[in-house]
Amino acid sequence: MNIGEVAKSSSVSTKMIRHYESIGLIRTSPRTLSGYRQYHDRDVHLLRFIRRARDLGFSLEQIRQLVSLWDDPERASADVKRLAQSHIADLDQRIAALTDMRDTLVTLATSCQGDHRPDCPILHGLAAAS
Amino acid sequence: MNIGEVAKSSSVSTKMIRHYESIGLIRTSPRTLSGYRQYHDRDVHLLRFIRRARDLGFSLEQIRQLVSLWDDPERASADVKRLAQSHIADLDQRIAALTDMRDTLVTLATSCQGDHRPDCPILHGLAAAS
DNA sequence: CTTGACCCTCCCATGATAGGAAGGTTAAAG
DNA sequence: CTTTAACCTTCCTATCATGGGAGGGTCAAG
Repeated sequence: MNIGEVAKSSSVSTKMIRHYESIGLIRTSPRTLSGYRQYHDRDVHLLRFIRRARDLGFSLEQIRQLVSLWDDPERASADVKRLAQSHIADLDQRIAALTDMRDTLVTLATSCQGDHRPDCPILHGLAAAS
Repeated sequence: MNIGEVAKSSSVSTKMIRHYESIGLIRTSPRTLSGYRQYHDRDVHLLRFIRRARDLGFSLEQIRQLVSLWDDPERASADVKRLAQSHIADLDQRIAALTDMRDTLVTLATSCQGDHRPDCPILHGLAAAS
């Protein structure tokens, strides 16, 4: 399988596949005589795994850990769970921060007439010393 | 006022102040004979405004628009409100996406024993074709 | 044998921020 | 007056994940 086909069936771009190889997230693939990378189904599975983890907001560093756990038949599920839970805590924090932002903005926006007049509480709100 | 003092009272680092100048977000400041940037209270206000907007998740491009509205005594508050509301919609989307991620992870994590055994539903979940 | 769709490597860009090197300036303290 | 410490300057580099493009080689079908 050439890289383009793998890209299609894993939803990871060729750019990214080569990049993941270059940073050691996936192994270097064998090449044809002319230098084309050759892949197998196994590689598609791994890339799908990576893609899915990215979609769930894991960083490549976290994914690196997940992959090594995935590869390791001896790992304890507790290790995986720990990683997942720390990521959940991370997500909770980011959600809370965004929600705070949103609420502040909504408050400012609802107090704004939104008409042709230049006076706007949003700008006052932003200008206020925090 | 030198740049360091401005940085302290606006909570924007000297690095960032120079950067904002270089990308044209703030005007180039006058200099002393020896080349030191000189600032006034007005500049501190503007930087605080920028800082606060950053804290609310506005991008520098959005802030560029906000600043030009702030500077313009003729602007309509409707313009500002429109900007704020589009940003709120943006935040809502990001919050929803993160919440989805979180929920998926929580589901996976609760179904994981988290013990010494190697079998882990989290990894199965990640490996499943999306 | 040409054409078009692949593939290769290498460099550059994004957005927001930070770190550091190498060197000039200022103010206070000796 | 000189030393010293805390400032300031510019310029280069890095981060993280991704994408764009140039310039060139390869492969399969018409």
